Amino acid sequence: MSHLEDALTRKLRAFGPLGNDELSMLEELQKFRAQIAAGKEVVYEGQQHHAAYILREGWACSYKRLRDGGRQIIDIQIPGDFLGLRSLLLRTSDHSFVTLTDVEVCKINTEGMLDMFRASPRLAVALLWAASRDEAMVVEHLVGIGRRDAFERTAHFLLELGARLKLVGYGTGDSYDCPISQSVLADTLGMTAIHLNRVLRQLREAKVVNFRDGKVVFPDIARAAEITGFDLAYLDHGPVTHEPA
Amino acid sequence: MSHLEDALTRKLRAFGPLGNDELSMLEELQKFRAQIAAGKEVVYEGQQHHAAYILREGWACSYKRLRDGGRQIIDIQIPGDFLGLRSLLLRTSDHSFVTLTDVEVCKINTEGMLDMFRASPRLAVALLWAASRDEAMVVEHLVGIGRRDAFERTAHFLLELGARLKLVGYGTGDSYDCPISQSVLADTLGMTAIHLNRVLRQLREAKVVNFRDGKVVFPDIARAAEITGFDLAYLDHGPVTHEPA
DNA sequence: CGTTATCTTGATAGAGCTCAATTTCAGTGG
DNA sequence: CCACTGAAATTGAGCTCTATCAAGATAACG
Repeated sequence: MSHLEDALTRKLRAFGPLGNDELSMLEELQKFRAQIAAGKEVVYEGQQHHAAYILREGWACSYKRLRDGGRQIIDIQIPGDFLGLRSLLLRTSDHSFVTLTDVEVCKINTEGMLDMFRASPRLAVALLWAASRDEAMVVEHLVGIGRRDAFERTAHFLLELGARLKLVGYGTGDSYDCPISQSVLADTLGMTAIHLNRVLRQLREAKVVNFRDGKVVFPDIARAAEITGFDLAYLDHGPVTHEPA
Repeated sequence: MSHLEDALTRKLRAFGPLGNDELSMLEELQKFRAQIAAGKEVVYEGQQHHAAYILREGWACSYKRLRDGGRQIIDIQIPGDFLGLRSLLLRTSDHSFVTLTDVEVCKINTEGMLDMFRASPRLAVALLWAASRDEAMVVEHLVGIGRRDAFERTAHFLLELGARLKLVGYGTGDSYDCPISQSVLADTLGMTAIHLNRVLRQLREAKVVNFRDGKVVFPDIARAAEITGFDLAYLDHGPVTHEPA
């Protein structure tokens, strides 16, 4: 692994400092690891008794299929994200997960998680905070698809993805590795791959963002944020205990 | 009130039977009630230290505004739904809430809720189940906006709303009172009010659904479900403890 | 009754989709 | 080493769905 700490730990640090005991609890929680190859379905829609996972390395996505064969990707998961936490309590999973790259996951042990919650309420709150933030991202995605045009929506999404990656220690802020195809991105943004391709060219020509050869580069990220109405401090939802401004 | 039980209790019954002690805990949780008139903002985007609520009577909606003045409604809340539970842990609320009718809410007492969780894990799980189901609805909404055309999306949403209402004791399944304007519905479905108006006419002429005078009526709900790919059993996410089929 | 929000309809423009074809490039096998 | 293959990316032409602009009709309301 190229990092000293796992992505989830880095993410939770954004919420607040973690003590040594909490760090070892997080380590313990992620003890049972598994490798999965790219393109595998981890959980399928309608599956019963499905598990939840923490994604440690690699990318995955959650999606729903429609009758006409199309699919809508709900969210792209990067290291440190949960898979399937939301639907753990539903009888059947309401959507599918597929790996986009080779990944390392660890199955969430429900008992172990509950024990941890009892032992460290602060860690529990941090985890719930992370889950809430993931939900907020889905909401932002909904707003983007509903009310932003393709140009703005695409740039906005790529900016957001960059901010998420930076939080867990990937990318520089101005650029990041992005191992997904145009068709995956199109299914995420609710448009056809053909149209996305044209939009990506416009974005390149407008010097807003370059999506190419598995890399995303912002020539001028402040300008890109300005054009698309992206709040660069967006993901900086600190802990609720902060003082009002 | 026209019902013996409050909406939240009716909703949780769908998850599993509730004992007398649990019923009284739910009663206790909803002790501090407040009335709010239609059209009031309950929580605004960016608000700090906002509270969460249970909606007991009436309708509300959560939304985000965009720079161009437009808004996207994320979800419409009906009796028994939570307001703002998702963002309770974020420093600032990531979206606003406004009442669509006169409503009765009760502020969620975080302490009281946690006490309740300790006293009845089963009730805790039931509440988390309800919250998960609400999230699943947002996801379904995302899929609809991303991949369904206006005709199908509109019918699908109205079917879903009917199913939700029925679960908490409103409407007959084939019809329900729907006190929202076309422009609110348009902002929900991510289209202009003008286009929605045309789509509603098409739906009426196709005898799929009638949206008129504050009432929604399905002349043939099975056919409507068939046409729009709506699973009439969709919201019947029973408890996770069910045996596999 | 005037005022204002909501609903309705028409005409036109534009964003994004569909169908079709071509190019690029990493594998893969001969 | 090079032809073959298949997935991903790219470009063009035409059409459909939805937005925009404009104008009435209806209905709630002080």
